[in-house]
Amino acid sequence: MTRWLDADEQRAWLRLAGVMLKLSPALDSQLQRDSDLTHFDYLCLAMLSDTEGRTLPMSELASRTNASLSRLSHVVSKLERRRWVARTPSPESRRVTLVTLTEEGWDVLVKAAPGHVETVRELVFEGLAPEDVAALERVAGHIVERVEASRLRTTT
Amino acid sequence: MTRWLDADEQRAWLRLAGVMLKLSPALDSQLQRDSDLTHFDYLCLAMLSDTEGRTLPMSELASRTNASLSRLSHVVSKLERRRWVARTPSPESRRVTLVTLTEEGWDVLVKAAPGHVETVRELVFEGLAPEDVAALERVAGHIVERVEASRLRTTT
DNA sequence: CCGCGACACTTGAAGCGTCAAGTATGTCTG
DNA sequence: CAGACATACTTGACGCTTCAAGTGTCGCGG
Repeated sequence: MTRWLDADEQRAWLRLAGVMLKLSPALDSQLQRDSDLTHFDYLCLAMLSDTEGRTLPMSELASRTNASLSRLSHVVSKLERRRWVARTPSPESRRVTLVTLTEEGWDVLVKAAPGHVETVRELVFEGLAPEDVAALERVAGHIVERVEASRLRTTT
Repeated sequence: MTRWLDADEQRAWLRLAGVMLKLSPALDSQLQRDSDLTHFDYLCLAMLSDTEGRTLPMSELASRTNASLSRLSHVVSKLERRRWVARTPSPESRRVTLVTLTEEGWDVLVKAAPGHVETVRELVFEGLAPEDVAALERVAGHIVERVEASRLRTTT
């Protein structure tokens, strides 16, 4: 027997769907236009940039960017072609390959960051009460946890 | 001068990005597996299904599903090939084309709905306090509004 | 020390979404 | 009432994401 959503949940859900449908393209669009980057490209560069040594194993980068290994592999190939990252075999295990942000990649990120942050502030945080920022963190964290938990349940 | 995000905003933002990156594929995946539908396909059918006459102009459906007309046009073509919706010219204006949910499409939706709603409940609402549901509606609404406002600003 | 899953990726094909451009229709303005 | 501009779509090409399948490596039980 299906437990349907009540009116409050339905409204909340429709708006959350709206966020996924509209915010994501909006961010991609700004980054594409100004820096020839996908939002996901940006995330990869950003994650590498604030890691000691600007280097991470593929799987670690995948998990930090919430992506599948396959998706990441394709994107890293693209970024590598552009000389923004480099792949190197790990000295520790021959299974893992390390991705490193290059100087060139760092420059790209530095150039892209202000416009991107400006956009995020404008589209998300401008006019949002501090208590709502906290609520956003709480709710978004809750959802991410639940999705991860469910993936484990069905994969295993 | 860029106003960077403070620590709270940064955390909230990373998690929201996580939601967009993980929840969206999770929903697509369940619908694809169980009903050969995209989440966006589902939304289109659902929006038509609770409209008087199960019929809407393309542009109205686009706006209700938060999509571009182009995206919608492609998807409606696909749904039309499967006989789940039908296009008809509007009697009122020769510019507008109406999309109607067929009986067959309605059946597909009815079969898909329980699994989808179950998934949404499991991934989003299960264990979420009522006050957080309210907060989610508020924050998501805020973001959608801001994205729409910004589109108007840059398009015009 | 050998097999046999599990892990860390990579690759190719198929489908989705976006962007730019094109068509046809309406509306408004001088 | 002619031209220009806006609206309502459609189409094609290109890049991105996913899914399924494949390769190579590691660890562990017998």
